[in-house]
Order: sequence, then structure tokens, then C-alpha cells
Amino acid sequence: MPNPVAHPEVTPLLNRGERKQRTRAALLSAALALMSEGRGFGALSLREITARAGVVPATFYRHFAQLDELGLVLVEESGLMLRRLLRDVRRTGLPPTAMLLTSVKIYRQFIEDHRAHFLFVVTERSGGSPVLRAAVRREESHFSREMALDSRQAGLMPGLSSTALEMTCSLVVGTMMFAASELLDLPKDQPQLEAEWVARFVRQLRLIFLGARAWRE
Amino acid sequence: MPNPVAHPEVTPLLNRGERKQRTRAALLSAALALMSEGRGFGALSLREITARAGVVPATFYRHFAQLDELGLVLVEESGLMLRRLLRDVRRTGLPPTAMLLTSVKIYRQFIEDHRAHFLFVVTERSGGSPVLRAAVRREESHFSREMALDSRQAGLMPGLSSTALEMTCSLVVGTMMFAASELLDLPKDQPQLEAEWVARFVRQLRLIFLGARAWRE
DNA sequence: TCTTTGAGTGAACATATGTTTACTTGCGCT
DNA sequence: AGCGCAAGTAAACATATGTTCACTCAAAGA
Repeated sequence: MPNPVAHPEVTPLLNRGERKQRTRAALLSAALALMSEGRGFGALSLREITARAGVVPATFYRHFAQLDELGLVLVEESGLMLRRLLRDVRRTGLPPTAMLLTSVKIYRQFIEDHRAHFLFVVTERSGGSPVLRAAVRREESHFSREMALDSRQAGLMPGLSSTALEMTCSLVVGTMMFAASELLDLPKDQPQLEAEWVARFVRQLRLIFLGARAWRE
Repeated sequence: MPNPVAHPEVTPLLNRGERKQRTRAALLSAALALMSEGRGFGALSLREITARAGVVPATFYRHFAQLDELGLVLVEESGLMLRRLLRDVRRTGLPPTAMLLTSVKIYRQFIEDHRAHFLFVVTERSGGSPVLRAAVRREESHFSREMALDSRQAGLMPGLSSTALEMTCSLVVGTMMFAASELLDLPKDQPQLEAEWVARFVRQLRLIFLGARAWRE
């Protein structure tokens, strides 16, 4: 009796919904892959994306009504990713001074691990499409607010008013984006450049926190 | 004797070279105009640009070998503009504390006056095309270095080592870009948002300078 | 077992694109 | 006055694009 299940004679390895999600994911990562080859989202064509995903152009419309919709999903995925980043930093515990270097290293690892998504975010946060730009900025400000909350909860920068703290966090987030865009452009065969990047980024953050400590309204 | 010049019976209003530069400029600002309508440089087509400039597609090749070449000229123009910005800030003289607000206001005016170029820079500094991105970053680092030079010469932040000063200036420049991208997205019919933008940006810079003052190697 | 459903196909379409070619036409030099 | 040079043109091309339609055919439900 080789087949334990009687009636569904061969159970398919993937059921219908799973298959659908599979090609959907293929479309999404095809778009990311094309962007990693050096173009903005607005410069991608539907046919390229479907070709890279290994499906026929018409299939695209089974998943998205237009290209922008795919872009918005990528923004959403990136937002999730950023929240995981915050969580990872949070869970290291909190030796308040050594935390800086640790956080930066986690950040660097995160950028490596989600290179394509970071590239997408950094490109589209100031990119051509207003709708994508707005969506990215929204995620960014969520991120910033959550960071402010964490900082207050951890007792970092206790002297700052609520608005000053938000202003500081937005400065930190801006610096993070700035740093990410620089890291993404480093040639990956020269590790000492990455070390310099870490050092520089840590210093910039330290400068900001020094400023926050000295802050008076 | 109605015509003072005897032989060139009608002197043309624009000579050959001037005419050429004229359509060249039309091509450049056509590209900027199209980008202002919400797309990255990489999403522009040669035919659109020429159509907007009021010439036929083939004319493009009389001025540039490829699209990227036009983009590089725009980067160059933007670099000149940034140098003018620095000069304008420099020439205000230097009451060292009130200078901050003044500089930010000059900056805001500059962004308004050169809106299209700023949009171009902000978009392409993290945009799709690696060659444009590199060119923008090069201008940016010139700008940063020049700012460091000015700061040292003006005696601002005297406690900082040379590398610390460069690191600080690059942080300032990053914050400027960040702020520019936010200003460019503000709806232009709500002036109080611009006032908030100024206030916020001034605070972020003040924070940075406070940090620089407290800096120890 | 039979039927329904819907993800993926293949072909067709109208339109847009980059690039080349031979051409016009008028400025500017001799 | 006459001629060359080059900026702009017009047309043609091969190719790429977005979108649609009727289709297949296997999984899921009856």
C-alpha cells in the first residue's frame, strides 16, 4: 500500500494558494533583482519583471493591478524588516555606551542580509514616484517614532522633551539612511572600507548623542 | 541711412553658437521639467525630452552621445549651484550663533530658487544610475570638504581634529540633503509647514554643533 | 465522478522607443 | 557672391512596451 491517502490520489506538493504566492514572490524578488542591477523602480518595465520571474506578461495582472501596487508591497515588506531591526537592537539589552557600536554592527549585518530591500528603500525614499516616496516616508516616520519610544523607555536621553526627542530620532534615522546608502555603494571586496564606514557612522551617532546630552530648550 | 551696418544685411539676433547653446539648454531644462512631474532620470526617454524641448529626436545626438551624458551635465550645473550657495552663506559675515538661522533661511530660499536642480540632486544621489549617483556623491563631498575648510577658517569648532571636522561636515551635509528632500515634498500652499521645517532643521543643526563642541577624541 | 474555478498561457494589438540615414537650410568665412 | 559646415529635420527601421482576449488544464469542491 504505497499511498497512505486513499482518495486524493496524489497530494500535490503545493496547493493552489501556495503556488499563487510562489509566483507572486517571484515577481516581487524579480523587481528587486532588477533594481539591484542599477535602476530605479520607475525604470522597470512590466515585461522585464515577468520575464525575470519566469512567467508570461499577462500573469502579472493576476497578482497586481499595476506596477505601483507591486512597489507598495515592497515598501510594506521593507517596513516589516525595519521593525525586526529595531527588535533585534532592543533585545541586546542595554549597556548604554557600548550599545552604540553593537547597534551599528547589527545594522551593518542587517543591511547585508536584506541588501535588496535596503537598496529599494534608499532609492525610492527620494525616488521618482510620489506615491512610493510617500509610502517609504510613512514607514520611516513609524520607525522614528518607535525609536523615540524605545529611547524614552530605556531611559536614554532623559533630559529631552518629547518633541526634542522626536527631532533627535528623526536626525538619527536620516543619518542611518545616509549611512546605508554609502554602505550599499562600497565595493564588497575591500573589508577595510567597511570598517572605516563603521567607525565613521559610530562617531556621527556619538556626536548626535553628545549633542542631545548637552541640549537645552 | 536706416541700416548702420553695411554688408551683413540683417544681423541675426542669435549667432550660430548661441543658437546651439539655446537648444542645448532647452534639452537640459526639458529633462528637469519632466523629472519635476514625478519620475527619476532613469525613467525619462530621449523622445520625451526632445518633444518637450521642441525639437526632433535626432537633434539630441547633436548635443549628447547618450542620455547619461545629459545627466552628467545636470550634475555639473548642480555642483556650481552648491558652490554659489556656500559663497552666499560665507558672505553674510559671521555672528557665530545667529548665523545658523540665517544660513537655514538662505538655504530654504536657494532650494526654492533652484527647485528643479535640487530635486534632481536629491533624487539621483540615491537614484538608479550608478554613474549619476557617483557623480552626485563627488559633488557632495567637494561641498562637504569646502564647508570644512570654511569652518576651520572661520574659527568655528576649533576643538575638532581635521578628521573629526570632516566627519561633522559630512553629517551636516547629509542632514541638509535629508532636509531638502522633505522641503521639496511640502505642499506649497501651507506656509506654516515651511516655518516648522525651518525650526526643525535649525534645531537639528544646533544639536550637531552642540555635539561638536562637546566632542573629545 | 463530474463540474467549477482561476493561475498561467499564447497570440495579437496599438503605441512608444533608440538610432540611423539622407535631407534641408541658413550662418559665417573667404 | 559663392561655398562649406553643421544644427535641425523627416522618415524609416527594428525592437520593446502595456493591455486584452480567449484558451488550457490541474486543483478543489460537489
